[in-house]
Amino acid sequence: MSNIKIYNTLTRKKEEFVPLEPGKVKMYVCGPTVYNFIHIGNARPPIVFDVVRRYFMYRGYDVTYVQNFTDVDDKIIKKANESGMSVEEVAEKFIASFVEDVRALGVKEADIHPKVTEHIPEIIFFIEGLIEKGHAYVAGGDVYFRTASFPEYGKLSHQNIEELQAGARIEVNDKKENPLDFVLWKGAKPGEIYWESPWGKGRPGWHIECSAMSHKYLGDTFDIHGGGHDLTFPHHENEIAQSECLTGHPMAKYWMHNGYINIENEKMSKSLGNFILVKDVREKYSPRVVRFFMLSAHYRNPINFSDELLQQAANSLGRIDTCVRNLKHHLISAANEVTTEEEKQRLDAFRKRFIEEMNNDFNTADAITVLFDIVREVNQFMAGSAVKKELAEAYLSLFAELGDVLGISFGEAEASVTGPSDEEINALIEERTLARKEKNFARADEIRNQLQEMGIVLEDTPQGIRWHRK
RNA sequence: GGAGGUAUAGCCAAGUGGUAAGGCAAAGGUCUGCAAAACCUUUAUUCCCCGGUUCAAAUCCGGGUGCCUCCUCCA
Repeated sequence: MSNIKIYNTLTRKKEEFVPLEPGKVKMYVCGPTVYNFIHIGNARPPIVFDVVRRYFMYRGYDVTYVQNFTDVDDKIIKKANESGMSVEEVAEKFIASFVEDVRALGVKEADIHPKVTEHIPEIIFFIEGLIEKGHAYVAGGDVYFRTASFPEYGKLSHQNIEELQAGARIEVNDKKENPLDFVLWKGAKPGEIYWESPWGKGRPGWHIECSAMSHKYLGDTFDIHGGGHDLTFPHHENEIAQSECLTGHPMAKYWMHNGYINIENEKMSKSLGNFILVKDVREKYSPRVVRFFMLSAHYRNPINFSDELLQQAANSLGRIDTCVRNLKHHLISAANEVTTEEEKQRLDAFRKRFIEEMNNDFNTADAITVLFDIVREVNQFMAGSAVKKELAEAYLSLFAELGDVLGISFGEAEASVTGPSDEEINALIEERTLARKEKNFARADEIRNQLQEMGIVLEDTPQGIRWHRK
């Protein structure tokens, strides 16, 4: 069997994953700046890297997963001023909504969720170190990183300093030695939230937090650093500059970046205003569908977001759910026959294929294809003679096993918020069964239609009547 | 201007040198009291265009074209 391969932005190549420490994976994924509800595009990294994490765990790795919360920054301050809330209140509110949205989408909580405001001493210490080494300078009440002091600047985004300088926007900020320099510590304006520092009252710049916090929890070098594609430059580039200048070691071994979610082929973004909030999508579609939709394309490719595509995803997922439900239903009348060696091998081959696909840079699209192949296999033997209990159970647990890697539980009935109770349904089904016995098909169909209108789908099968909520 | 990505059936989407996966949608058939679900069959002689390399290319190379992203806060 092959090993896990990861596309590394740093080398622009797919590389075999070799952990820094055998059996362990340390990963850091940039989390949200909490000043608003998250949109569906913001939900992609949490889901993508959740699957990465789950897959490593599935393959027996001990994973440490860190995702930060940026809980102080210009946009949060702006939001606070607009809304009359304090910075803390804004942050608290949107951390809570982020956690709620992302949890609904099946994302496991990170092992550590560091917040900027709880790591000010570490950040100050980090900046002091950079100043001492000549990589940063104080200007006014601010501290800036001296990009010219890091010859490798640009290695992640594969641009050299001259090119970047040529493209850099002309800034009004004359405190900087160089337009590419970026702020590490921002002096506070009157009335703004601040912390005391050797350079006066102020707050951390955006990039420094990830360097300081990842260093605290994961060390000089860790295995994987992930985030959205747009963070490659300048955010991750700057993190590399800060961290590597201070420690003298590579910050992370593998840099992973997910593609965007687009609307009409254009990046969904807060600034463009073409975004759809996760909390709104959740009212319309099951979070399972949203997650399945995201995983049906490779994580590095952009995906368009539309009702039509989500509906397609819902239908696709429905095929797997139906299969699993039907399999459970068949268990009732399953035969107690022993599974043959060949049957065991066929089942095991599916698992191996799934692993192979996931090994290939977490190709969830191909992994899902394997699930559909399992569905066909299972449907075929369900259509044939009596289902073997042991084999059916083995496939059910395979669905659960692979579903757990993707973070989707298959065969689940969608939660019924409204609709009739089980008792009501069963009473109607009983009445219909009687009608059918008396060949009163008109009445039988009437009841079936009635149930249909209540969102209940009836199916007559050789194993008896089964029903599910639509 | 610089750096990348992408272009595969009605729609979505894998495939990165060996002769086009899978899903959705559609059509026909089987099963069924009728349905549902399922199964079987059909749906790209061809992978944006033009050249080249090769016994062999959707896959490699060169040149175009379209769309997207980054170079500025953005997942």
